[in-house]
Amino acid sequence: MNYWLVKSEPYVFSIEDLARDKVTHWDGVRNYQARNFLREMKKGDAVLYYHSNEDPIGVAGVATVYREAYADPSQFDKKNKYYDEKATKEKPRWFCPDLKFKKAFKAVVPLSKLRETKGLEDMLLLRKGSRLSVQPVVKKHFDKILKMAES
DNA sequence: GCCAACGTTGGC
DNA sequence: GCCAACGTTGGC
Repeated sequence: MNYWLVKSEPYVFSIEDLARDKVTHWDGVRNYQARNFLREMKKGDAVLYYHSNEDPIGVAGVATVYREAYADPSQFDKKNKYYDEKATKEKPRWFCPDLKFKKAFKAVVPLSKLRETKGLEDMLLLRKGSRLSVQPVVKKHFDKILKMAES
């Protein structure tokens, strides 16, 4: 089983939105590195749900991979903002998994706290200029963040 | 294949 | 709103 982190701006789609919808298509990712990680996700993998941009910035909860990545339908839809004219049904460019709500933390574990925490220094998220919206997370870091959320 | 210009992300 | 750090695009 693998561990991941996905970023979302809460005003677009927050952990509360996911809690309401239960399952969502994680579509609209238009970065090749992020896409490659999406394709590596396996059913049952655990995903940290990160709120970016809006206070409080940090990890807001946990989701699980519910369906492995398939061709992202938004790339074929001319009216969609994520439409990609170079993508075809035969050769899709972009993929999305389905994510299922698992839990929302009582309080967001803030980015500032993550930065202060010993043992998390080498997390991809905390590297300077890391803008990647889908990232792998090692179990050790994942477990640590869960503990922080509970305390 | 190089690289300048431009666009985006995301913390502050 | 600013801006650093990237990623992408397109001319050459």
